[in-house]
Amino acid sequence: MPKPRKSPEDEVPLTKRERQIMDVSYRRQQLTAREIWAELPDAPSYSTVRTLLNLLVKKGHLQCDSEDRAHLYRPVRQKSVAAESALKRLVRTFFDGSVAHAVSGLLSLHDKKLTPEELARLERLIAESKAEERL
Amino acid sequence: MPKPRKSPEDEVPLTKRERQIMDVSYRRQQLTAREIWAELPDAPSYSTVRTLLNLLVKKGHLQCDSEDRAHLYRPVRQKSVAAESALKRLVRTFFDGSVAHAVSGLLSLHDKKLTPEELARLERLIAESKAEERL
DNA sequence: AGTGGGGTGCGAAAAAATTAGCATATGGTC
DNA sequence: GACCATATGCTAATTTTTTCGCACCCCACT
Repeated sequence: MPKPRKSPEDEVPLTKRERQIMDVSYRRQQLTAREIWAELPDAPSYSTVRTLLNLLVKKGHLQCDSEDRAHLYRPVRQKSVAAESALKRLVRTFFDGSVAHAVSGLLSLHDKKLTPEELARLERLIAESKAEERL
Repeated sequence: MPKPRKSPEDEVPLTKRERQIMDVSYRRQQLTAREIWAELPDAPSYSTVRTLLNLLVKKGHLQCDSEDRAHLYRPVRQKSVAAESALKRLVRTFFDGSVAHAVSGLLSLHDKKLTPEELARLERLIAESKAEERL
């Protein structure tokens, strides 16, 4: 039996190119079509990118303020919201729903070393979580 | 100017359905076509799913051991490897490349509470990282 | 042996995504 | 003003994805 969609907000998946573009848009909040084009892996023609951009605007994923001369595109969903939802999916898919395992996975990314300051900050965060726990 | 692909392993992106299937496959390591079909959001016909499955096998993302009567599918890339690469992408896209920020994001996922044991474990992990740092 | 419930492989049509070109507007430059 | 570089809107073709149906096979049952 096929599963019905669980929640109304079950995220319509983006296509490959759409995702690439959204990723770039999230990385750098405010971009012209040309800039996005320049960042795209395996970039097709500029014209193509513009088409996708319009599409994403029409679908409500991007908005464009035509500030100066060129349109500026940026994600409609706030970065933090998108991040949260991406994190959840990742936790569910690869870490069996366990945030702790996910954190562990993050800490063992070999090529991304943490500075002492960052480690200290994380200790503080964990301390805070412990405090909340006790409520 | 369009960017050349950075590394030879820059991950060919999957299509929407392919991604859905791979996600299910990672969540539950060992699945028959029918099981995957049942897990798929907005599932199409069983026949369709089987087609996708074959495609993913041909592309080298899934392998199928025809154990019993029905084929069993599972990801070719080890879950941990896939997880790492997904984590990296997420960190880069939403957390400006900062693992620390990503951890922070994880810890503030409201609906996923950490148990005291998990918190303790994380403290230990951080302590380890600090130890490595000192080397 | 005949029937029903899966399983498999293959072929191909329908739908969606990706691609790109053309006509046109605008601002800056020689 | 003529010209170039870049932006925009629209239209449309090509390529991929997605979808499914059909034929056939095996096994268990009655």
